[in-house]
Amino acid sequence: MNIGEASSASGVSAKMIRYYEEIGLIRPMGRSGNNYRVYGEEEVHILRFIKRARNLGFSLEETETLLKLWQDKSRESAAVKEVATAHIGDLERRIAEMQGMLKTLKHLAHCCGGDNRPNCPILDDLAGDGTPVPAARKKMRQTA
Amino acid sequence: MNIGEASSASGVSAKMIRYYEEIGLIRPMGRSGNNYRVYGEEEVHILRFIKRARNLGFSLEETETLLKLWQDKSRESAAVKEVATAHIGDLERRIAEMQGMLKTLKHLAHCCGGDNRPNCPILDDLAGDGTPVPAARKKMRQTA
DNA sequence: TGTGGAGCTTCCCATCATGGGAAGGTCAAG
DNA sequence: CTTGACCTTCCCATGATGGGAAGCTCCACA
Repeated sequence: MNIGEASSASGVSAKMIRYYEEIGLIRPMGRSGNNYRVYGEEEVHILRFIKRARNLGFSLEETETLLKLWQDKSRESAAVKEVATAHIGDLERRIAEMQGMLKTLKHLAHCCGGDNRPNCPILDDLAGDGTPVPAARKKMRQTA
Repeated sequence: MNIGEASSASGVSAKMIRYYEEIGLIRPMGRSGNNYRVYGEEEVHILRFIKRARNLGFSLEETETLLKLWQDKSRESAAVKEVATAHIGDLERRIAEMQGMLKTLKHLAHCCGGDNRPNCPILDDLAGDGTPVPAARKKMRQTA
């Protein structure tokens, strides 16, 4: 199997497959006489593993750790869970951060006329013009 | 005011201030005799605007647009709202994506013993071993 | 007056994961 | 034999930020 085939079989672009090899995430592939990389089912399986890990948001470094654990038949599942748990915490932190932005933005957008007049609470907020926008007298118990 | 002072007054690092100047986000600053950049209240205000926009997750490109709108006294607030709304959509998409990952990961982590045995549903899932993990017989009506 | 340290300047490099594209070799079908 | 689809390596770009070196300036203190 050439790289193109391995690519479509795994969902990882040829570019990325070469890159993963370069950074040592996957072993350098054997080459056929024409210097083309040669892949087998085994390698495609590994690539799919990587793809799936990336889809779940794991960094390449975390993916490498998981890959090693996967291939280590005497691993302790605790080690795997630890990586996953750390990533979960990371995602939660990032989601919370974005939700904070979202909340503020939605409020600002809600307060903005969005018409042909220049007056705009969004810009006022960005400019730090005193009050962080009049108020939100809804049932939001937000203070920050 | 030198760059260090402008930096602490605005919360934007000196490094970034120079960078913003380089990419044309802010006008090149005047220099004093010693070739040091000189800042005034006006500039600090602009830097704070940028800082705030960045804190709300706007890209530098979006920030530039907002900055121009801010300085354009004859803007239409609709233009500002449009930028904000697009960004809101963006955040919502990204949050949804991460929440998808989170859901899957939490489920997998929940199913993983996290002990000293090698058996691990997290790795099984990444490896794509058939069933995407036994099941979740909870009240989740998730199918994807 | 000299000196040390803090602060400024520019310039280059690294990050993280990915894509684009050029220049050139290879292979298979027509 | 040509054409086009592959493959190879190599370099560059992204976005926003930080690190650090080499060399300048400035101020305060002895």
